[in-house]
Amino acid sequence: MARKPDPGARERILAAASRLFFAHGVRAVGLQQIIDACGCGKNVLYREFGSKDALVAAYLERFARDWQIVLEEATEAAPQDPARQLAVIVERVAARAGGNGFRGCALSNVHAEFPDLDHPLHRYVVDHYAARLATLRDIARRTAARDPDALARRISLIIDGINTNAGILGGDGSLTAAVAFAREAITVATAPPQGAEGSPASR
Amino acid sequence: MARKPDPGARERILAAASRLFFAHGVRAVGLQQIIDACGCGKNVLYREFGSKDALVAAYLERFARDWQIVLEEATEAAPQDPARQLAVIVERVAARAGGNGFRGCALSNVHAEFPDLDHPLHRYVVDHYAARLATLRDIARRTAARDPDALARRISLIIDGINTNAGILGGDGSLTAAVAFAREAITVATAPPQGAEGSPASR
DNA sequence: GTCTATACTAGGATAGAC
DNA sequence: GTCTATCCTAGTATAGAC
Repeated sequence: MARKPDPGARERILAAASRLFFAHGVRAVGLQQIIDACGCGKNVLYREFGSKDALVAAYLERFARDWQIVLEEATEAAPQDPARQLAVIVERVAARAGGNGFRGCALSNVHAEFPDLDHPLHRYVVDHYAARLATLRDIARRTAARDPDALARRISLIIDGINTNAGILGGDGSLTAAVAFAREAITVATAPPQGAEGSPASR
Repeated sequence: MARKPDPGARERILAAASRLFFAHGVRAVGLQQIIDACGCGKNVLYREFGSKDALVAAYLERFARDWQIVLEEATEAAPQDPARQLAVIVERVAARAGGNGFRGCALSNVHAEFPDLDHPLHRYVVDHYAARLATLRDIARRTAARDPDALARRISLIIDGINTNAGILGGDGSLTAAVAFAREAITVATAPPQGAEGSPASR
């Protein structure tokens, strides 16, 4: 009469925890709430995840994978056109920020909740953002941009601006503005230097 | 031998609380820590601020006033040039984000720590951001921009991008990139429509 | 043997009384 | 300024159902 080992327990716990963490914040959600929400025993939670921090880390990894999906979508959308890939990345980020219950980037939210520099969750977020910038720089280098680093940083700024701004004010008008902004920035950065035309560097 | 009522108590408490809140997050800091840091009694704290939420609200107001100072600095720097005012605003925001212990915008950090929509602190942050956008729109309307709303949203995106990005990765390269980005965006948005030139709306 | 559910510890939180 | 009340937290251990 041994009960089934329930291989889906980990996923159920993580799903319930992710929903609660994102909606109410990590610190505001207790383990008891998660247990009540997913109907499992505390025993199983501590077997699957050794601690609350480990559970939060798994929650963050889930969102980090979402970023990987955005990158893959962009690569598929324009395999030979890195400039277009950058635009698609911003479009996808904006689309994700347009949902009704959107509350900003889960990674940066956790960063705000754990400001201590040596906290593992804090470091995880910093590493993710550093890797994100590096990836954008790699893509920007394959474009015709004269200054790929500056272009990558501009795309980063727009992405973070989308997540923060739409997370607070909602994504009514800022999302379309952000996408158009990114497209123009990419166009300007990768435009061939046409002599006497009003170039951005003329300031 | 009655001890003096110490009229500076409120300011001392708020200063100590602000430092701790910004460094470690609002939820992570207990009232006992604040009391220990400022050396006052708990009764004084509860006389000056009725609750922790009220203390946090005062902390947020302090940062909201900092935004007002940025606006005043911009107005003084170029009273007759709203386009330049927008650039100065971004410069000032970037300068504030360049400090060594910078941890992002205190307002949006609190927003991340209190995601519940009906929480007073959450609402305070939303209202502040809405007012900020409205102010930027007012300034943008006084420029020659064809689409002042879009320009205001772009400046908003850059400001939020600065705060989030520099708060996580530090302000090494993204700050100069952000300032240049804003200057170009303002220049492009307020440039007279010169017929056949590559205008941003040509996409 | 594995599950859910509960009891328990030790600590820290806000808040208020004195 | 100290001391107390009440509550909630993470984490562990135990009890009982299947």
